[in-house]
Amino acid sequence: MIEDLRRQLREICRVRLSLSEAELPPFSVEHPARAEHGDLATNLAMALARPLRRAPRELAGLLQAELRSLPGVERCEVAGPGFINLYYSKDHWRQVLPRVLETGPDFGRTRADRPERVQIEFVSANPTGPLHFGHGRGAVVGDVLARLLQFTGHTVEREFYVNDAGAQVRNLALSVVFRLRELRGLAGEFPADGYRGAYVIDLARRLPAALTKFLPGEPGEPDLRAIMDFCVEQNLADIQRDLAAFGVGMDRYASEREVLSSGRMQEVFAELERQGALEDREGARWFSAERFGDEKPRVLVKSDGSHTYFATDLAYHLDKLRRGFERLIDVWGADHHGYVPRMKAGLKAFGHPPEKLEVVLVQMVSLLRGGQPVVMSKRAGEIVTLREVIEEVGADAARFFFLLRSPDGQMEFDLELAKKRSLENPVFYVQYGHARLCSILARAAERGLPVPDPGSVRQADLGCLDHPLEIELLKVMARFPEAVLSAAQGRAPHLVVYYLQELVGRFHHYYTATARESPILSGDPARLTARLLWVQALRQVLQNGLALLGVSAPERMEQLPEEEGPA
RNA sequence: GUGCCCAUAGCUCAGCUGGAUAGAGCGUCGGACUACGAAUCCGAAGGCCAGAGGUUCGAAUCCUCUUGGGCACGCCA
Repeated sequence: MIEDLRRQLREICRVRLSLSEAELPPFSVEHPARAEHGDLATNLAMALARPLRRAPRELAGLLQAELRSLPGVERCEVAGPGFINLYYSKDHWRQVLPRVLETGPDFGRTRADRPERVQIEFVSANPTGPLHFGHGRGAVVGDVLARLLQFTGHTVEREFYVNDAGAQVRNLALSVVFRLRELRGLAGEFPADGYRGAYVIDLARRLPAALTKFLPGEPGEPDLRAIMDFCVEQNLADIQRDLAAFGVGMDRYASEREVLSSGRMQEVFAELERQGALEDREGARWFSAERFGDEKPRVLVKSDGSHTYFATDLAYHLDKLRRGFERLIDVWGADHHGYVPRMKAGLKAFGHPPEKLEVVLVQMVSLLRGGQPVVMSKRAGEIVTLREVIEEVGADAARFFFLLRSPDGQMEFDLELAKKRSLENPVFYVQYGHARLCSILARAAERGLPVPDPGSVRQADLGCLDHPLEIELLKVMARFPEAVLSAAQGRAPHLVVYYLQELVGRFHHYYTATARESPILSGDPARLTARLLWVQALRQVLQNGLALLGVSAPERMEQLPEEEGPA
């Protein structure tokens, strides 16, 4: 709608004011917060006032005459300092119904003006242990961003970068060896920077016999490599299982080892060398990142000869671009924010515009239980895993909660709250709305009332929908595609959540407001038909929104227990 | 010390590419079930948008400074 009007306004400016595209000042078109300001409002007249050296209200009057004759426009007013407020006819809004019901699951899908091949890298947790609950936020933000970008016309691939070559995996293997020896009653010393979590002991127990042959001696390098492989494989399998349980899918798992063995590293060094952007100093090899917008040089090869994480990650990012992606989106924990200029500098050195890489920083999550912080000791390896959270509150609630806040704000995640079947828990509010809509349709069928097929919407007399709240809901439905678009463009999945809360809220309001004098399942056949189509459309929009969030849309909510059992 | 993020109702947060009288949920108080699901709804109270300057027709939104929080500043990832 907004885009339609924007287009129409540009056209009017071109024809009536002989303004070229380039001469058009930026102007707003929005859904005003207040109903008295119409269905859509624009500040175009005010924006034009300065360049045209004419009074805003005078220009507004001029535009008003044109806007009045636009299809669907019922009223057009000039208000305040020069706002133009447009009111559309009820019939115009009723046309949302065929759009929703005929496109079904595709309602809200848009074609991007400029579709891009996007690669979105997220989670990318080290394969050194299970996913932490905090990974959940990045996982769901990345997942929903991918869904949103796809739904708005882009080609998206989701990728998980596995750091399977670094020192961390070696540390884990050493920790596993220590636990193994411990299990066998052999002496040993806990490795420096070792992993303390209980899962390390599990890994030691699960080591295949072939990998423990070195006992009671110490593992040689080949033994250790084999144990590293085993650990990576096991941990990755666990991670994949947890992501699947969380509704997060990946198209590809990229491996750091592959980057190292691909020859890409050599190419990276050769190119940097050619540019004189490499410097050997203090036994290490440095990239002159400060020449490309970063603060200072960064180490690529450590004095022990191994690559830094940055070195392989840069090669990996260059490889993504080589694969033809026009845009790279990385979802990182905010504690990595200092890393952004470094990576952009790296891309710049290779002639890529740094804007191609977009980093969505996801802020920290603090875990609470009934308002109290959950105590965790990272040192002792006591962490709350994503799996535990999913098992306790369910994937739907966990996803919804992570999506409730803008990614760039810190948030609290209260386990008790996420489990509550109550008003405090917004997941159930939205899901209940869907269940309620389903329930109405089920009840209609039960009573033998004719439930119209969505495909018959063009035959129905939609004029029967004349309750102000019914029209209001039509307007909200019509806004769905815009809500999706702004969520996608703003990399802000929470906007979809807010939209759904509004949609459901207005429906609940309508439901109770009409329950007494005019329930949905009442009235003459034409009216009933129109309302049942309206209900189906609402349900469809709700389903589409929930699908974007990866949250289920249950047909009925499980019954609450009448009372809590004895404690 | 330097850089990034944040500061909006008692609490948790939207709104931030400048627009009209700043919103929602929870919590508090008061109401609505012989009814399509009360897991819902209605109403009330609650604000110097951290503070101070600036930019302009117009600022929660943009700029500067201050204060108060978080994070990052390693040859860790």
